[in-house]
Amino acid sequence: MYIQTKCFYFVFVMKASGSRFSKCLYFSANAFARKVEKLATNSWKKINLTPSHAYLLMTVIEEPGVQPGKLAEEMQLTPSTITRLIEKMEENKLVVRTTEGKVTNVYPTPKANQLYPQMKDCLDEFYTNCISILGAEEMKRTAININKLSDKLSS
Amino acid sequence: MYIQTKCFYFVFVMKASGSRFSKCLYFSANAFARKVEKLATNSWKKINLTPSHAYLLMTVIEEPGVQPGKLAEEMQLTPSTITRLIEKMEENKLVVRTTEGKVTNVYPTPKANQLYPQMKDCLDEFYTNCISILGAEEMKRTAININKLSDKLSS
DNA sequence: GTTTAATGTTTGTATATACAAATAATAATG
DNA sequence: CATTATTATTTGTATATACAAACATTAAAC
Repeated sequence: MYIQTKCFYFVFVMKASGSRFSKCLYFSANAFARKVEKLATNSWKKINLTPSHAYLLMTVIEEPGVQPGKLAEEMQLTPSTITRLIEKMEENKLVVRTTEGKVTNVYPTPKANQLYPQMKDCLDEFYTNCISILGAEEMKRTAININKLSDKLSS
Repeated sequence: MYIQTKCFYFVFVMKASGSRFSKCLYFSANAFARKVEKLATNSWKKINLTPSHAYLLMTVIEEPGVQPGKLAEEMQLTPSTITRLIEKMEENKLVVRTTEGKVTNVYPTPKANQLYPQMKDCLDEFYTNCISILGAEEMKRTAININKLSDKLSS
């Protein structure tokens, strides 16, 4: 009985809008993330970085020697994903790794440091685009709200 | 000058919370989507479907003969992704495709139809979990809000 | 001090997704 | 009616990401 009620609620909510699943959190969250990703990708394309690589690199530049584990925590990605991102950026001569014992430190190369001002421009462009499409207040409020819910889902 | 102001804004916003990027829309959106995805994945695991496959299959069951293009539109995925999802479900004998001319129709198999009640249970479980963690109102409001922003990003 | 547990990182493997190009079929245009 | 454009779908290829297991190192326990 309880379950059937829920199901009905879901179906009702589903049909309330144009797209079949538009009110379902699974879809909203995913579709939205893909679109924001795309916007970010466009902003970073001119210096040939994906958003993930770009944010990771900015962190490394701002915290030279940062460890993969810390990067994973800050970027909310798994350690293995961080390893993969670093590998690729090592190929592109943007970072170097030094391992001593069980800890690894990641440092930016001179090439990366030179790129830093351009990276900030890309970041600005992304923000400018977001703001022009979503509005500054709306964007800020949404980011904060999503983040709050994100925290709840972590436990 | 304009750009520098923006940049400062970003850095300020970034540092305002625990995680470095927690107020950045790129991260909030992606991290949140990954967490919701995980929750959904757990709910569907017991019948061995990923959330994408499950939602696609539900749509096919509710609209037998639906075309891939329509599925792409409803699920907000690219046609090629839909093709890939269908391929896998054809292997698992959950759907069949018939092609005539340039249109393809996707139908559920008896096996899929039998699974339907269990799928609804999984969906309920997902919703129950979401609600218990996020609260019903908060969840609904967020889904709607994200969806509104999503629409803005589509243009 | 030797064994056991915990920690940090990397691999092996698998996933969903996308873009661009290729097909194939229908519709539009001259 | 022949050519061109549009539409629906599928492939080829590439991506970011994750999980589970493997290492390797340090810390804890007895």
